[in-house]
Amino acid sequence: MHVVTLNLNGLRSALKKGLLPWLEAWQPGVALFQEVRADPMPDVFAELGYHSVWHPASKAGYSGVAIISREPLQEVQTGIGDALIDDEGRLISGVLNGVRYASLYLPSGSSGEVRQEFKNRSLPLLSAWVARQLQQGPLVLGGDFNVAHRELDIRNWRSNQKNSGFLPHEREWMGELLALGLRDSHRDALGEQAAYTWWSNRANAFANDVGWRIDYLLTAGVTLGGVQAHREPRLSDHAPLGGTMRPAPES
Amino acid sequence: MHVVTLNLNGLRSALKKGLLPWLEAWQPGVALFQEVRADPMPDVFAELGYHSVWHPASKAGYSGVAIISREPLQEVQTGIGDALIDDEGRLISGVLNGVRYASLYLPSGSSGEVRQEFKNRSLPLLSAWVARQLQQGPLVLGGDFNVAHRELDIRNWRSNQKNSGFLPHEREWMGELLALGLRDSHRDALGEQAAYTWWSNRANAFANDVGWRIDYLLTAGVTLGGVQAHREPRLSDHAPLGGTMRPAPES
DNA sequence: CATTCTAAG
DNA sequence: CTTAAAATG
Repeated sequence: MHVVTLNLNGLRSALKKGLLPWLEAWQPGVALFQEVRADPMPDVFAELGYHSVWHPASKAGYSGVAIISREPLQEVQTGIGDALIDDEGRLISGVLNGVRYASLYLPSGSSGEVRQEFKNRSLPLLSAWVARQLQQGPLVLGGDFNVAHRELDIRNWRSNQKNSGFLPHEREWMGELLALGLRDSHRDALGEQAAYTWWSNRANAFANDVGWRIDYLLTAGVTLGGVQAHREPRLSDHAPLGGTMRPAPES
Repeated sequence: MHVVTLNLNGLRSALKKGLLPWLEAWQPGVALFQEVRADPMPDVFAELGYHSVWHPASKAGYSGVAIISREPLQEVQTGIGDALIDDEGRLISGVLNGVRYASLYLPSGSSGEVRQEFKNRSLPLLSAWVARQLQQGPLVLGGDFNVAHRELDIRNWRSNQKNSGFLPHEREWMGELLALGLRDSHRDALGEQAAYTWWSNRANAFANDVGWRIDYLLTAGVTLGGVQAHREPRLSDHAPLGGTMRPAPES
């Protein structure tokens, strides 16, 4: 079964750019979406045979996550346990065949101090949520983390050391999150190669591959193989990141 | 010399739709613009050999009038003498060869009571301004009046009798304005034929020619002949309305 | 630079 | 329905 994650930067925009044909070609069993920026549109995906669950922000046209799946998800949960953060529609998850699939959209801090502090506050809450899930069973946590982990996860790491998304404490947080017992399945597939999942719309960042790896598919108790970021088709400013479920190791 | 009036519904939008090629084809000596919705862009017109005068609203992206002319205008005036109305950039005028050319954008009342009252308040102020000008010399007053004068000036007059733009007091005001001594040059050219200058963007109003004649070229002490509303090209939701200056009658 | 929402028409 | 701006990323 294929699993993909994609920051849509607006569901309606992604639909215009060919989201549905791409889904039909890829046939993921589970797709994790972030930045839906629209009211739930279950019908659009039902026509393709997908169930869907949605966690929009209270503010129209802003943020919002969703998961579509071939089989209906069980035990759906929304939010990470903080009223202010959960108001923004940043986490939704549900269980399929004993595995919890979660779609996460961590706040961006790039618009200023207030949002960076909001992001900072959300980091330990997300870690705590993950730690709890790890005690429940296998987890596939995918989404837009708005954090590049290592130097090779960003094209110009030196010039970005003071920019949100590559701040030392954010990178450390990412390491601590993985240390809870998660595999970075994209990095596992890449080895020490560089690969990005997001390119700014400004300048010619995409054409010049001046990107950041800020979208992840993290796994625990289960394995995603062959994870790749797809530069084409260009459905948003993020690349779809997808891989294939492998049988859980006997551990 | 050709004179045209056009509600641009956004100068940048009209530029995209071919305003400049249309000007080069038409070669008006004077063009009266309304709903500029942009900061003054004199350079764009200077490249075509036009002088320009501008009266933007204080609120960015809203309203605003301008005049471009082959020869520079003299005695440029802005506003109709009411601080609140003049804040919205609704009248500018200047003199060329002894004739004052004025570009007028009367408020729309279609968005609600507050704006209708604002419109109502602007009507006598405009009449008073016109009366004053008529004592000074010849006048060409063009623009978007947001009022259809007679039943034949609107496709569905019966169903619009309670709608802003065809309210009895607005139509009476239009009659009184003309009675000050202005010719409705477009009507003069039309006889009793119907012809519209604006079509709603909704439904298929343009294709079905469900329009309103709310843009005018009114003259005093001078004559505009062959005035027509041009359905093509479609530079905005209004049609360009243009005619040719004739020698003043000996009176 | 791109998206969506809003105000306005 | 369309425009432009504002907020956000």
